Amino acid sequence: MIDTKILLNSGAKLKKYHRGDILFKEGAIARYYYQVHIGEIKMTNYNQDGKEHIQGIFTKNKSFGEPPLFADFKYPANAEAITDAEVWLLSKQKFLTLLEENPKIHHKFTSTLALRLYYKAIMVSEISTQEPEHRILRILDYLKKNNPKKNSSSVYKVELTRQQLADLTGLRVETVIRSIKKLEQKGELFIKDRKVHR
Amino acid sequence: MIDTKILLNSGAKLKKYHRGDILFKEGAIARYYYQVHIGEIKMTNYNQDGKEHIQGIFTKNKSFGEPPLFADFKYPANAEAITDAEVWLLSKQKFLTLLEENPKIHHKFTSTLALRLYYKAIMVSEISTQEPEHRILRILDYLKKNNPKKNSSSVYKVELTRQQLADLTGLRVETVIRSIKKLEQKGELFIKDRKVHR
DNA sequence: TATAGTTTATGATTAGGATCATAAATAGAT
DNA sequence: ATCTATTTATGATCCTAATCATAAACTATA
Repeated sequence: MIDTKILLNSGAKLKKYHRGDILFKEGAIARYYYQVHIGEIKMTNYNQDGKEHIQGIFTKNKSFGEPPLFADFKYPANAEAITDAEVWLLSKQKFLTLLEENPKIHHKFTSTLALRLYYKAIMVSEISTQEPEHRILRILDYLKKNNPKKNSSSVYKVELTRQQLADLTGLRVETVIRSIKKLEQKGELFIKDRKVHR
Repeated sequence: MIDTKILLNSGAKLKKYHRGDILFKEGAIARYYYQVHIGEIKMTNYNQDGKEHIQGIFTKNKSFGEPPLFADFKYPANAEAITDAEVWLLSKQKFLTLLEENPKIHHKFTSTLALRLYYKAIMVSEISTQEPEHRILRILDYLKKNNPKKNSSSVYKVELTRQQLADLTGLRVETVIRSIKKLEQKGELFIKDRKVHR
């Protein structure tokens, strides 16, 4: 995340999107650095028969879609607004210049990438072990660790729908629903007002 | 990959390992930058019942296990020598100093991380779509793209065993064997001297 | 407040990869 | 050249998550 003042000084523009808008498509060339100001953005793949896989969900102050700015490849996924949103856009050139001139910011981005890689490595490993309940718990713990409002209470309310959890884990809704029920019985989590808490 | 001269100047040491040696374990704190000089190293996870998942295989001049040096987390996987090997080790502190003093090298590492993240993103998506043949082709294409000796002939010989392919894709050996046979029938690849060619 | 759309829920059936069992082919070691 | 270990191969069976079908609970909107 880059400070708003710095973004403005570097020439970033705030752009508005509506729920459902596509910010960029899989296979497109990366031209901008993106950072969420308001709302939620998801990055997703769709396979042949339309099944969705969510790579990540990004909220206030989170940046996304930077990797292709560093190396020379195209977007591996689509970016789509989950809610109405406002997003900072900074051109690739300006972004790279900004990093060059600010080694600390550069280092922070490297850390971010490293952390995301770490998370993906875990998910690949998890997913390939093939146990629904395990996969779900991992995602929940990841979400919990990354949620901004860490209020002292150690209970985390998952705002995602069962369908979104399914798309994140590569499972089907029904499987997620059933697994969550089992996990509740085991005391790993609880459901309140239909929402998962962990 | 960092040039050998630079590594030496920075105080790196060459360390020898035997086939099967563990370089570091999952959960350990990262203390060194590692770069393969001779041989092959794999990074793997083992789940409860001993099933292995290979995160990656690293050959001559490839570095591995750097992410935890950038952010502050522990190794998500084990590093193990597949063959007898010699590996450059550079202490974390010296490595980070090296990056600070060489923005270009730093940028190259960021690119490497970005690319690996890209690859993982694709694998997560692929694996979650659950089609063995698809997964295998993706891994093969990735290996092909990343193989060092790109001889003019466009055919790539996969040096991995079926078991290793299974551990990379999260499938079982038998499934890999059967899928490869089907892929051969479809003309997506061919088998010569038991090795897969693509 | 009636209506349409979304999310959660649950049972029945199916399909596809894991698992089990066994063996042939090959490589490596003595 | 012989023996052992590894890799590839193949058939039979099992199991679990996907799929299909249907509905209840809740939300949003006219």
